[in-house]
Amino acid sequence: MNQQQLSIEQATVILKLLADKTRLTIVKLLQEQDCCVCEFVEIFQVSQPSISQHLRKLRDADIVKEDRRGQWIFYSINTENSTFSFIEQVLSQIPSQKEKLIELERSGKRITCC
Amino acid sequence: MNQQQLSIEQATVILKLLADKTRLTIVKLLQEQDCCVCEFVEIFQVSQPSISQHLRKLRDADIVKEDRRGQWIFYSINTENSTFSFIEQVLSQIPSQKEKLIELERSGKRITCC
DNA sequence: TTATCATATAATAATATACTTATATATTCA
DNA sequence: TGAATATATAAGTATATTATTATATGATAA
Repeated sequence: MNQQQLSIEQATVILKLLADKTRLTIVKLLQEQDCCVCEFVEIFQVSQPSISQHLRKLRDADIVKEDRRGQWIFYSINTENSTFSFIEQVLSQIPSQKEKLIELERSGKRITCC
Repeated sequence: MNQQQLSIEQATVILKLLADKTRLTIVKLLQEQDCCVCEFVEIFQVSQPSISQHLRKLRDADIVKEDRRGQWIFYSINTENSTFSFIEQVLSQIPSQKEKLIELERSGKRITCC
């Protein structure tokens, strides 16, 4: 059942991207639901450029894709990427982070546009 | 079937360690067979201290353990570590590296002591 | 059209990482 | 015991990473 489709070089690229608490949490959250940049800024309590730069790395690797909805840019997981099943396997082994989305909702900071 | 026993912090520690081509290959090779330091030096064509430092990081995280056999120190995967199944899942998705051991054997550099 | 809001990029600084060479330690064997 | 071999550690250096502040860009709404 192992696909073993990734070279060891490709795997290290993906692992490096996931080996950061902010990015790993971002990707895990995106598995729950699409989110926009300002939501991540709120969740992680870091500067907006910091989040933007993390998202850029994930986007450059085609792990996530962006989708403008009015004022906001929503990010989602690019499930069509050939590395997706590898990422999914990693994510399946870490705890859900959805309490962060629930907390966001409770504090009225969830963006629900369009 | 997901154990989800790791916190996101623990997962990033492990992922950081695996997110390096040399270390990822070392761990994958150790899944095939125990190896000693000088074999890794031969395989990766880097300095002995470089390998020693990679192994130290893996050892400090209890991912591998060491076992002196005469002159040599053999490393093996610590399957008793609670992070082992997480690591196993990652490793299952990258290609076998055992051709490196076969090549080592062919060039007469394989250590088979004790 | 101008102000505001959301996001991206540039520049910079602090810290982490992964090598190298030099050297110390531990084991084996003549 | 002393030389040779295997490994670890120390010190130094180059590069990568991740944050910050300042600023640019792009969309919306008064």
